[in-house]
Amino acid sequence: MTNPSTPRPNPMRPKNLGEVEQLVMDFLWTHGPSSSEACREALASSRPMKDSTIRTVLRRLEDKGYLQHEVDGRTFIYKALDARQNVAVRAVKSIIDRFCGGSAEQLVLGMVDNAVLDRKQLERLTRKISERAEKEKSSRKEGKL
Amino acid sequence: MTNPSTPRPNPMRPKNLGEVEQLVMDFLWTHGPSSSEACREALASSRPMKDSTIRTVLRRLEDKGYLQHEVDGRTFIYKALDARQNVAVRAVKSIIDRFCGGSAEQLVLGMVDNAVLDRKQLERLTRKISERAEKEKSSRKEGKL
DNA sequence: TCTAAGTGTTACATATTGTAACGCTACAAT
DNA sequence: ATTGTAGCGTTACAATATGTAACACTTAGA
Repeated sequence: MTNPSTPRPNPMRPKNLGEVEQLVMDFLWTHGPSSSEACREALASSRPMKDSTIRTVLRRLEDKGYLQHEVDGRTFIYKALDARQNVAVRAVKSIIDRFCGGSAEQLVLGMVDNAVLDRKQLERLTRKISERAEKEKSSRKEGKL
Repeated sequence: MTNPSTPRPNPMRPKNLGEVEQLVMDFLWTHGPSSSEACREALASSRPMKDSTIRTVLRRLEDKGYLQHEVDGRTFIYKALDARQNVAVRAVKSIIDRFCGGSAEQLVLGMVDNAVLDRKQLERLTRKISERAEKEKSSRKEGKL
């Protein structure tokens, strides 16, 4: 029997990134798989951290599913499991679900209205994507032949 | 003199919404300005809360800048300061800044790649927006005449 | 006058996030 | 062989965020 009026933890929201976590991910995304020491040194100037600190952050990121590590000798090499952009898209997806009733179009519309995206960009984008779709179609055809 | 190695709080990240906070905002967005009791009753079936609970949530939402209240007699009427969609867009904007180096195009591209938005939707959207821009142009002209 | 509706204040639990100390193990240099 | 140290595991602690609520106070209306 669970007490009905107990603080409920946030269930399964997509885990967000804290500030330092973001920094670390950014480093890994731009520099590829790295050891904790490499991360630490890279961030040292803007964000000095003790060895154990960065390792904790990395472990948590791994727990959250952003990273994975493999062992090289006796050092851990952490690498991002997902490209930066895909993570961004997932985050946006969750926003769409929560705010826009699942309609991505609504959101993009809002982005235009709020000048986060302008008409020109949108048109260019549409063109680019159509082209890409064409190319794909033809290359698929070739592949089949 | 600040101790250099102290836990740093997350500075000014755009305040996110918790689960209950989201529910409350959703109610206010769809039903317009309401008293705390109205909120409580509306959410009661899916989320029973004591009077003081919902009031705390509302106050915090006001602190975060999502709501404002005005006084009617001696009851507070809370109303959303910003439309749902604008809030969504701001959230997305912050994602774009953090993940996409500020490029909204990159993001939309990613959305298409990840099937969050498909080519058809994008084209429809582009058309819709162009039309709207046209209409605006002409109506502005009329207004000027 | 007394009650109920409505507000203010305070508190507490859990989770998250930043930060780090401490301790153990194995490899490398003396 | 001994020992320093690089690198990991574990544990902890503070600050913040979020959900939940009790209790006290005020005032309008029965």
